[in-house]
Amino acid sequence: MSTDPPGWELPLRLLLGFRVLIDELHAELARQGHPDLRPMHGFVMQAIGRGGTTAAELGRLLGVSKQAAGKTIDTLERVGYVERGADPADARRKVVRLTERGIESLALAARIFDDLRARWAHALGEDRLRALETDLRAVTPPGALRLDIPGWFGGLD
Amino acid sequence: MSTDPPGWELPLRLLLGFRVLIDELHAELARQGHPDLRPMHGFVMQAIGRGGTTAAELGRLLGVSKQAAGKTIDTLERVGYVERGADPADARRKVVRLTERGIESLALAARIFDDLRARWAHALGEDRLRALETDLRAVTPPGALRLDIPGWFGGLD
DNA sequence: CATAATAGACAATGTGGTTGTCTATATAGT
DNA sequence: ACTATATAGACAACCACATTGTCTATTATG
Repeated sequence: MSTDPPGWELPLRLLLGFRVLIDELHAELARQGHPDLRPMHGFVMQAIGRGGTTAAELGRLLGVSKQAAGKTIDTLERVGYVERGADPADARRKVVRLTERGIESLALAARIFDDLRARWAHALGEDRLRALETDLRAVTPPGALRLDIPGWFGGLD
Repeated sequence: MSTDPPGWELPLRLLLGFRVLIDELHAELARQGHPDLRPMHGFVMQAIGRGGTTAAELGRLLGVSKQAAGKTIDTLERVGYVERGADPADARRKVVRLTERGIESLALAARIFDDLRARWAHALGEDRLRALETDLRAVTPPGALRLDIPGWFGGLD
């Protein structure tokens, strides 16, 4: 009769798994012409989406302050992945949109993530990996990062 | 025939799962008299262990610079979870040891993590959870306990 | 039209990380 | 033994990413 694994192994493995994927993603992104992208930039650009947003809206979407969102937009703008424009319908708003390079980098990241998933599927078997994803989905908040909004997360490929 | 889930779902769910566990751990720790503990402190105190370490050694263990490790030790010392002492065998070294309170907080965290794991086992079934742990172990570096992703702890909440 | 809500800019601060430099101490090689 | 090298830790400057608070301009509402 085997005893249960210690409870702390779960968060540790989840973190390590995340790190492995993100590290390999960014190593590959750097190799393919995107050395400036930081781990969070992918999430932020996903949240911006094809339609564009504003800093305050982006903050609400990601669950951070509008100031934090604004600063992240600053750096993404500086390295050429987003651009700001005025909103003709509301003089207060400045709309953030992905540049061509931003859209390309998202598509590339999606391809790399698919490759990495295929490697996990090879190591574990497609059925086991699918079970892992299903189970994580079951214990993870559904609305986190607003994944329930149709059409933006992953909708850019 | 069903198509594969997109590759980006895997890292996202891993991150969300990690955050869910860590957030609940620290909410419970705060409730039980340890409001000053930050997400990384548990990992750091685990790495210090009963035997104690030094800042440089701790940095190597965690995969961060000795300066970063030293600063984290500073804050843990300030809130009373570790203490520094001289090493009689080497005048350069200052040994970091857990205080009573530090050891208690680790034991408490272990209990809370076990409770959280039990909740996941209840939701998924013990066999599915065990499979999840096994599979994560298989795709994750064996001895790794490196926390060197700047900004991910406490980010996006 | 006055008032309230919102968008964004700016500043100060906190946390956790980085390099680089410095001194003191230990260890190894001739 | 003595010199060369490696190591521990302190200190400073800086970066990334977040926070709260304050301010102005603009839009929406009673």
